[in-house]
Amino acid sequence: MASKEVLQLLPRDRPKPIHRWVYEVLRLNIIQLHMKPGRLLSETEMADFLSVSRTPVREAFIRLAEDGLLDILPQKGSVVSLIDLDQAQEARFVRLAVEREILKEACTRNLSTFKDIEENLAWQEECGGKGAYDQLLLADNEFHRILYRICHKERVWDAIKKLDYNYDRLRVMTLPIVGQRIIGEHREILQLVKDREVDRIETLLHRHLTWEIIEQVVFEYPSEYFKAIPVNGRMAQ
Amino acid sequence: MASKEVLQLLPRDRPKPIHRWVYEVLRLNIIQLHMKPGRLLSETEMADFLSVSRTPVREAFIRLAEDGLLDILPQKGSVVSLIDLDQAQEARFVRLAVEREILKEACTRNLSTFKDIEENLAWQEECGGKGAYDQLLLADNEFHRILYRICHKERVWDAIKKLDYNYDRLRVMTLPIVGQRIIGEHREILQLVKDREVDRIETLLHRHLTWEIIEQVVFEYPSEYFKAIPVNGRMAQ
DNA sequence: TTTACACTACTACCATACAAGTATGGCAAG
DNA sequence: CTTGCCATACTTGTATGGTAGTAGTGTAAA
Repeated sequence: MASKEVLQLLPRDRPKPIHRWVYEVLRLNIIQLHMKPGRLLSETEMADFLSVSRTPVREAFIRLAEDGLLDILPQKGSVVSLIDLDQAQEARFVRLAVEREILKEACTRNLSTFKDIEENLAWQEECGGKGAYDQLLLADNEFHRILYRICHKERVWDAIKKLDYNYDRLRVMTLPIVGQRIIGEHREILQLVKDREVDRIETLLHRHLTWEIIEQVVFEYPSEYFKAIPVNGRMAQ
Repeated sequence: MASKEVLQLLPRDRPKPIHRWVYEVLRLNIIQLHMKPGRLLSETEMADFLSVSRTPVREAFIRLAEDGLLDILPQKGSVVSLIDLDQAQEARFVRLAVEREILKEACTRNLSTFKDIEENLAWQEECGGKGAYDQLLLADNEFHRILYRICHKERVWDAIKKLDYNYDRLRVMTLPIVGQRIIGEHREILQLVKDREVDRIETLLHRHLTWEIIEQVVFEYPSEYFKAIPVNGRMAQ
């Protein structure tokens, strides 16, 4: 019983080029797992579905391939990329290395107000309460972006976010399970930043960006979704 | 007297799509400053120059815009992006954070052979001796890539390299001046990794990825090349 | 002299047609 | 039944025509 695929659309700003709109729609649906890893899709299919020509779809495909979300096989077809657990782990490595420095720096800054981040936490709890985990992913990302903004390094966040779209797909898998815990950790992080407890942040960050939950949840999903097949609770090639 | 522009071409692998070739050629020439920041260019111009149609050129343009090397102004034209010093500094921040962890990990590994990296250092010295600084940039990048490979994190390098193409353009400016010093520091880094001197590596890395030289060299170039104009030895908006 | 406006020459954007490579199914020969 | 081959229906890659928006110029009116 192949569950029917329901794709989410986005509003389309008129002056913005269509190829960007197509890109954003496809990226959203791939990350939110509305399009399963391994799903075949062709330029013409998406062009028909979105009622545009092949050109902007093709341009979006090229960008998605650049992001590692799509595999383009010339003269054969295109496939939503399988989730590469090794790559996701490397993305997590980058996140850890960079975010440690970000949080360290955040502790040194005098924050006139925590209004933004408090509002964000309220939004997160609203999402968690409603079970709107797709929204929670957005709120989660926004929380971390605010931390980068505090350090005047918002563009660093934008840049490294591109590195871990694969990691995002794994977080979509885990959020329904660990969503509440994640939100609590966010509160902890904020508190430690307020109290300037630099030393305790590192261990908390490791716990926050945990890999163990992912290893467990992966088994709930078909193994065809992954490049490296999970074996005996450990990842193997 | 506008110095005549001489672009460097690349061999063209037949099975590989043309748009990738176009992308690589343009990226090379932008990073090596053969195409100056602010240079106007259009799809038709590059299509004629490279003897291809507009389609693959356009696809390459979109990727270059994604990399921050090109600004596409719809219905107006495209411009080689100005060098954003603030963004370059943020890229350096990421490099520092990640590479510190990489080198720390490299110290813990048992290396059966340093052959690759020794060969690379020989290549660097050859480049430095000949004054082939465009080659030296490649060798420099390769040196760092090898360090990542030692930690089985080569893809981390590939990913973060995309973040600092702007930083690369600045390094092209500085290499003729600091090339020899850079090579020496590479030897130092290798030695510290061999000796597992984790603590001393951090300070060396900060010295290696220095920003002060860049601040000085920037003044040798026209201010129109930069987004943030250098004022009184400090960067201003 | 200054201002308003049409005209021209560009641009990126999008749609479409064609080319070339690949997988598949059916059919015929062994 | 198995094997080889060809026709066909896909796929992505490339070229080209047309559209809409922008900038700049020259001209005519105020």
